[in-house]
Amino acid sequence: MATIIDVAKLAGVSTATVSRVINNTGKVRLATRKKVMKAVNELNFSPNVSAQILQSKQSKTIGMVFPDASSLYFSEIIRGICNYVNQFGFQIIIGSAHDEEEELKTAVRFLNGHTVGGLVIMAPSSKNEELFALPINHSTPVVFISVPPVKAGTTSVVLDNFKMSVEMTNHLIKLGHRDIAFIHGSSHNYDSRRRYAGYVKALEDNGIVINPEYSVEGNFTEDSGYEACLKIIEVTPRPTAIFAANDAMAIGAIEAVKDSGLRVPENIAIVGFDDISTSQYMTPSLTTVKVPLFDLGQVVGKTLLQKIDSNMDRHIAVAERIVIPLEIVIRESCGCHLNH
Amino acid sequence: MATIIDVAKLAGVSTATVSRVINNTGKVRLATRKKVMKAVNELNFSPNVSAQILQSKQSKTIGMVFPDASSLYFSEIIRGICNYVNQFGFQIIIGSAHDEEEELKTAVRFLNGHTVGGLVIMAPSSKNEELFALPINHSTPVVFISVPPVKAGTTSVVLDNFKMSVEMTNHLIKLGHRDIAFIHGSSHNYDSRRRYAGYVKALEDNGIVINPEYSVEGNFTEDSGYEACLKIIEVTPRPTAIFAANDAMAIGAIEAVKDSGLRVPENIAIVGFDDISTSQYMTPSLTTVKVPLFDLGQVVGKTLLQKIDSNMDRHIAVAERIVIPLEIVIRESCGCHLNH
DNA sequence: TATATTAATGTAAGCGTTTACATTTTTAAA
DNA sequence: TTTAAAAATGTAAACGCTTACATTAATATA
Repeated sequence: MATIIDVAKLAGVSTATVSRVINNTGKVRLATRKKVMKAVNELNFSPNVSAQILQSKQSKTIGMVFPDASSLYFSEIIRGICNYVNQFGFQIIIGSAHDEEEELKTAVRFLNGHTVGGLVIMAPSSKNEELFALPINHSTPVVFISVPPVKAGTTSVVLDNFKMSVEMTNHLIKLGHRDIAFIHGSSHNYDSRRRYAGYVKALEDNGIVINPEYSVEGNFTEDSGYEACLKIIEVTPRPTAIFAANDAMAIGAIEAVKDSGLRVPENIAIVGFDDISTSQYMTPSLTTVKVPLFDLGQVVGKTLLQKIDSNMDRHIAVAERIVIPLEIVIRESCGCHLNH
Repeated sequence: MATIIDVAKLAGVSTATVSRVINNTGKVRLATRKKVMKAVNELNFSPNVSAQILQSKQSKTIGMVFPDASSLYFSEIIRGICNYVNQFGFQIIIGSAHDEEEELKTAVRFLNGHTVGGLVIMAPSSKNEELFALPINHSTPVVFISVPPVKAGTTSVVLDNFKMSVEMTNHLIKLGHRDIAFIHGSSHNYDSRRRYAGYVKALEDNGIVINPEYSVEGNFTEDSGYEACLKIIEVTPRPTAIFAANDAMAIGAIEAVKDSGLRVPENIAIVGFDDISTSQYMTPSLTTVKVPLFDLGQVVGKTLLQKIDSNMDRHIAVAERIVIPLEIVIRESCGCHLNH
């Protein structure tokens, strides 16, 4: 592999000049630039990134720490981040973490390894406040996804779960439902907890007493939605509506209702959260909240790049907490099309 | 950030000794090792990866080039690869490519940048044979996913699409179907083309004439499956079965059949390919071929690591083409449960 | 105890860049 | 033309690490 020295020799200039040409820094005469570019092409040269990072202490790589569990959201978010940061020549490096110890370690390794210019940490299990302690000390810019609001100076991007959950619950209440069950996602998940909080708020606002039997655990999978729904059906009085913390569980729940000989939405209305692509193609199609994961990723990318810039130039301000707006998608499973 | 020199000073040894301790290379007395480890912990030291790569010319990072379109498969495959290679201290760096020019450039940048120890390239659009030319010249080990068998020395991991497609089509034929339509994925996609080839083979083996009107384009999305199915229903004689090149399109197709006032599987049997999680939870549940993407990822990771090893030690042999076995999952949408 | 052997540690070069500073070339002003 | 100022280019140190080789310390053998 050709080095910058080879290029310099071939072009008959110094390595400094070559560096200036390929990085567009400093002044260099047009004739010289052409000579250099010719040599670069001739040798098929491209710079050794490790050497660049080592020397310049600036990396165009972004590290991402993802919990294994979130593979559902994962790819769309990454696509969004990639899409944005690639424009600016940044690459992405992934450290998926299997449990939270590991997650933490990976993050540290990234940080200390000095290989990344910035870090995206998805930590929806808010148990791990330890995570916050880590990056702040070091100088690496970090953006968190789906975490509770904690330390000042920490930047995070979150979904507007609470508000939409209130709206969705209100929608069910307006349709006449008062016995509304909720299926939780994984227990420590921040998104799920906010969605539950919105559900509770809406019930309280409408003077409906919270029935703890209507609140059932799930873990975001269809299986868990199916099982949870089976339990819910057994409760007396049987709920007339179910709000699942995500679409996958809502799909499982619908199947469970069908398998129990009941109908959606005639006997039980069911709504979800996420708007995965299947939701519009199933029967009944699923009423849900659309979560723009790709856009979220783009916002995260943009925010992180801003933070990186602001690390160079203190004048640039960076938002501390960005809330992504969501929207409700009304389809058949809530039963509101029957009401006329 | 502490460097190896700081550690050496604090521990009262040379940098060479520190290096030997943290990398477990060479002999070092237990007492010395302890001193060093103490200093490492005290300074919260971890080595600068760029410096390590620059010096040792060995990177524990694997580059992955993914086409944007494959986001469906993407995350599970990555999870599999991560899961395997993390065990050996490897990280993953992603270069998603939006079109094929870009894809190529990204790959080159990775290769020439010398930053990666190996490369995974997912290139299901087999138009780009140019891709093959690239890596082979250089010394970076590469594993391809879902590509036709080309150059010797190229390692690839592929799904056993053809065989399973034959089996699936035979299954439909055994159920009495002779007018079987096929919905293609994106036109240049290798997986889709092999699945079609298997379908054709099975029809021919059974003496069924291929009707070109039964072969309709799609692009792997539910939308395209819906549209394709609408076209298929118009053909005379109307097919009694549809084989979609993936589950998403099969789901769209089922919805189209329902919307046309027909029933699945009574009027039209529909089968898919992939076994995405929704398939078992829909009504009717989808007969399909299970594709173990996570396992595929693990195999890819394992193979690449072998290639990297074999680059050091020529005695290690690496498979050139690995075919991942698949299995048929019989559910309701093919209608075979009605036949008794 | 003296010497040979082996184990442990240290020294210093070099990996491929960037960049502050020095030097040379070009252009402008006198 | 000569000289000053500006532009272009070159020189060489440094980034943090690994490792071949040199040196020193510890152990075994005579």
